[in-house]
Amino acid sequence: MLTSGIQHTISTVSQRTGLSQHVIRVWEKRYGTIRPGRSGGNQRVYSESDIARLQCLQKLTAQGFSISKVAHLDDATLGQMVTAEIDKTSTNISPSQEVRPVAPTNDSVVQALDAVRHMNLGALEDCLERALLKYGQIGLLERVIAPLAEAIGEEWRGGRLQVAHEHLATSTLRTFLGRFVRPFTVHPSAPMLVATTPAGQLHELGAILVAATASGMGWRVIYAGASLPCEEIARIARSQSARVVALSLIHPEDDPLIPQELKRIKRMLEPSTRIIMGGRAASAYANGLSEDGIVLIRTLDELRSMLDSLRTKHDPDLGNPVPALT
Amino acid sequence: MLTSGIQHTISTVSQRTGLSQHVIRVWEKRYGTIRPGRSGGNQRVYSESDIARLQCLQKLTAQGFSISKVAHLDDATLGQMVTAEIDKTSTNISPSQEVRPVAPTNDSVVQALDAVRHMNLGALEDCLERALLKYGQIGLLERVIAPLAEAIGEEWRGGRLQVAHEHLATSTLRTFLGRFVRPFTVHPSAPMLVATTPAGQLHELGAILVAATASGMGWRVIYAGASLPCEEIARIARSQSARVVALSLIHPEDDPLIPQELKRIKRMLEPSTRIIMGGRAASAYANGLSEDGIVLIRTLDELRSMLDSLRTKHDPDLGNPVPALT
DNA sequence: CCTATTTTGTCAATGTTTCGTCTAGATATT
DNA sequence: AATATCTAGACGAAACATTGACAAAATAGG
Repeated sequence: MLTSGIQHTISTVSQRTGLSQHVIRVWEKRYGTIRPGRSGGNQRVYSESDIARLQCLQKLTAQGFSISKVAHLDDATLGQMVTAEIDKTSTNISPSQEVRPVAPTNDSVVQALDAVRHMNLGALEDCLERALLKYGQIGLLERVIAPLAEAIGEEWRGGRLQVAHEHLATSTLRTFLGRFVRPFTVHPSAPMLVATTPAGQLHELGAILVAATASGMGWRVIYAGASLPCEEIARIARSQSARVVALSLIHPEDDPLIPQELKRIKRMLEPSTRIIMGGRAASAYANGLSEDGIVLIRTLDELRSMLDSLRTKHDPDLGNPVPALT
Repeated sequence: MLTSGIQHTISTVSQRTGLSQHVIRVWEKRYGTIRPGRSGGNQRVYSESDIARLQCLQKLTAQGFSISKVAHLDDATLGQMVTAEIDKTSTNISPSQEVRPVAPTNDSVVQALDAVRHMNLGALEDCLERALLKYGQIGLLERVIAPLAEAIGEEWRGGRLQVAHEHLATSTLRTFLGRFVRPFTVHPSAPMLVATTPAGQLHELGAILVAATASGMGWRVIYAGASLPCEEIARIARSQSARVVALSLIHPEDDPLIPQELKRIKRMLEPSTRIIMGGRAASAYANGLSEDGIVLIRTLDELRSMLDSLRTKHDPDLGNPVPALT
């Protein structure tokens, strides 16, 4: 087990956990929560997992557990308790795992990902700007932003990027792509698409991407933000007479409620309204939904041809590679 | 059955059952309902099943059973009684509420709110566009968007707008104001502000507003999205050498974790970094935080003068109308 | 209906425990 | 030399325990 041998001083630990140095020492002395190594002149030296453990303890004590009760629990239990106690968005400890850094082919993607890594938003914007000039709007989306989103998701899952990176990237892309998503400057008879993410699905990058793509194809687009309950999605779609509802499913791949939710949405919509879903987790939910008229798309290219076929008229069948059964 | 041997203090039990500590003790003394363990210095220590039992007893007494009658029953019986009683009292929601619709003064606000009500995003955009021409950027923010955000929040709390409305309005405003928030087109030496919303706080309109205001005043602004854990907020602020972290607190007004979270953020930041907080719920968390250097602002105007005073140099004290006590 | 008793939740007073913080002098690190 | 860290102990606020008393409500009895 290579714990990425880096050793941290107590001030680093204090900053990253939010605990004062006093508390860290006194916890060690009174409860033996952690046994940091000592280096050279007897100074404490903490590993990454020590920090993770202390972060867990900090969260738990902040939630009301008394330190004496939780100090002796093992790492696994602590991790469970933290994730169990927080039904909100939780920053998990990144358990060290096999790093298999993806190698995005495109040069702009590499640069952009690097900018995200270093939280250098200026560089990220520059990069996007240049890519826009180079590839044009469609090309930018397909060849830069889509792979970038993919890569960010991958890195995030691997624990190599934190929530903060994801938020910043999302926010920057959101602003950047906002220029293209001007719903009501196009002709009012253009078909309407609603892009969003169901409740519990936090990562909105995919939905933004869809919104920008559709907008670039002349659709009127409403981007409705992330984590929206299905009744609300249906409400929006109905009130706007949307022809398509596009859902991005990325993070929780195993939420048992999602398929039911999707069916409920479908029921609440006008029959002529299409639901298309995409994103990394979408295929996990796909089986059993195609006969409900919910369509899975895998690539932006697929999305584009789908939108093209849906644009002129909503035909009962569509350019779906999977034939609709029954 | 792994009850994860965690032991809870009486305060935790009190919180989770809704019973006062007094009651828990006196029930133990008079009826011996539960026999918590004692730990170290004779303090009561409760297991998870103790809590479950007390929750049952709480529900039953709330339904009219006298404690002396149910205190001695075994866990299984209690569980049955609770589930049996739940069926009867199923539909008891009281939707009665005094509707006191606020009357926004400004004409544009009225129109915009109406557009939100009808989910007519085109009209909303038009209205904003016209208001921008009429009032200019600053005026738009102060006289239209801020009251609009206020009104939307009010209507939402009153149940007269749904999540969908809020999401759509947020999204539209986000896109609209995105034009003004161009972080890296201003001079790189301009001070940096990070606007966001702590974990659990869902409504991002306030943060967007702050971002737009600061951006209009020549600050470099990073809008980091909503519901961000405090470690991540601190990480962003540190990596960007932010001078100010602006937090919008709107919806849960009683989250007991928030004040601690704020203090933790403060600790994790460079000492020279200011934290300012605003939004409807902010004043609920304000007391006890001013000595930590966390500043409450109430209006956009206050924000502007604050940012002005912080712009040139971070002075230890600031142009705060409220004198710091103690 | 009116009182007496029991039930039940709440409160105050006082001592103990828990837990974060602080001080001070010595040693390490840069 | 200036900072950062170490140890050891002390301090104080908040939480907890115990005892005893009190008041409101339910119950019983006349």
